[in-house]
Amino acid sequence: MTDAAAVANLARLLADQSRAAMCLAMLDGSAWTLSQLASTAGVTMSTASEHVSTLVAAGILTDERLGRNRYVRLAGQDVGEALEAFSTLARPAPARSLRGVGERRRLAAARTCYDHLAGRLGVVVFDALAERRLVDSSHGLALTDNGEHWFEGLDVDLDDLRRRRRPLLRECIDWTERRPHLAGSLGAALRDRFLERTWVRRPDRTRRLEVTGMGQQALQELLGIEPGRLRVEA
Amino acid sequence: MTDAAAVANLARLLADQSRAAMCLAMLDGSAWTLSQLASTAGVTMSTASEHVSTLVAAGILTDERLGRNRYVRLAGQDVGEALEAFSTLARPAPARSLRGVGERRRLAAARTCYDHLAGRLGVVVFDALAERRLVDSSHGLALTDNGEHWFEGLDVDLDDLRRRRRPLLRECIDWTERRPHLAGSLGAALRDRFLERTWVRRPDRTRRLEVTGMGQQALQELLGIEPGRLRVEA
DNA sequence: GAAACAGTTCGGCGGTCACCGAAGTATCGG
DNA sequence: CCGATACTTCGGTGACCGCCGAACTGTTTC
Repeated sequence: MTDAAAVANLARLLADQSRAAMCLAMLDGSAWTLSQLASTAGVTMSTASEHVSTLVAAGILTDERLGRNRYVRLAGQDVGEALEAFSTLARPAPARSLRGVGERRRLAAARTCYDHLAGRLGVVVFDALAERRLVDSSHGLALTDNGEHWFEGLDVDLDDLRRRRRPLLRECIDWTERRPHLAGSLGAALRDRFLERTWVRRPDRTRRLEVTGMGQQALQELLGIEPGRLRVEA
Repeated sequence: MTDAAAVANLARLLADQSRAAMCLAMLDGSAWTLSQLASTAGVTMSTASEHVSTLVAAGILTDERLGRNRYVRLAGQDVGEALEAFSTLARPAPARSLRGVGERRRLAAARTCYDHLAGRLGVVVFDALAERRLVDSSHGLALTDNGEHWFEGLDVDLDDLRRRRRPLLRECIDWTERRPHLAGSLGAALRDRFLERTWVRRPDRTRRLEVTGMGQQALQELLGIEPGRLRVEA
């Protein structure tokens, strides 16, 4: 198969509004059941079933059957990233409606990218980790000794994470900020801690996040991040 | 229009093998004439004309008519980047045939990404620029005083570049190396100098590049890059 | 001016595919 | 065991779209 054929095949998967809607929904990194996907995409279950099977066969989704449910999620980080890049290119112009503008700005402020923190929040946190030398990015990306302590202070079990196949630290480019943020299993763990401690909240079932008052205080104390740095200009 | 519809519309443009082939060809950053595109895609001119018009109308290509020719190129850097990301996701598995493997490896070693250096070469050059403090990436990306001199030594007219609307320096994430390399007008200028001085060569009409013997020497002397660092393991 | 060349427009053909509803399978709760 | 629920499979339909060749416009060359 030629390169062009491979690209065309992949693109065809996203070239349908229903399939695109399903994939975008799963950008929040969580598993969705088939009926949920059918309802967000606005199609019947038979249609959704076909779509999901297609996407799973193509390797961009994975599914897991538990009882009478079929749980579906994005197959991996790379899928989420490419999807982010693609959807940013698809909507580069500022939204027309006031409602759209606000929604877009909130999404730029803080959101989930597959399973880690992204948007302004993600890059500000990443910058702070680098400034305080908790991570070192001069040769690839590595955790410093100080960084180990810092993450352990957040109850992150580093030994456990290191045992997995997935890389501990990875940079992920952010498509609104165009700058890197923390991904990898450590990035995922960080997002989990932020959610558990209600430093961020997920107000609707999308990838949008909201930094709570407690979260602002925690960011200030733990990383010296001023609340103003989280603001996104229109 | 919903997000899903926007993504689907964009994806549909790439969901055709002929259109995908054209776009991939233009990843070399140069302008292609319509008949060249028709011939690489393997379709007649009438078909190619329709495809190009569609892509131009969608804003992912730009065209310019000169005499009886229509020169076509990618509409911008962001298009090239998203295309790179997409095509990397489309072909993640190592190629089957020996020929395919070799080709892929050569592409990973050095290539053009829209209009700047990418692949291992791009990343290694970017690292060397940072190590020698010719650029500073601690807060965004900036040229240091030493960097100014270095680029001027290469006959890069910085004043001229700064007068343009395009940002001087930008990071572009590399989709084979998964690390940043230099983009922006300075990245483009650097590629141009490399080509002019035959430090790299474009052996076929693709985005693939080859570092010449002279190029290896120049990299060694100007940036302290050992030839071995340019090698890409299979 | 004629011939060659680059590209466009149009009509029509053929294939693909998203969709649904109906019928079928597997699981869960009582 | 029975009804409800979650999902799959299948057949049929309608729409879309990529393709070409033929006829056309505009430009360059001689």
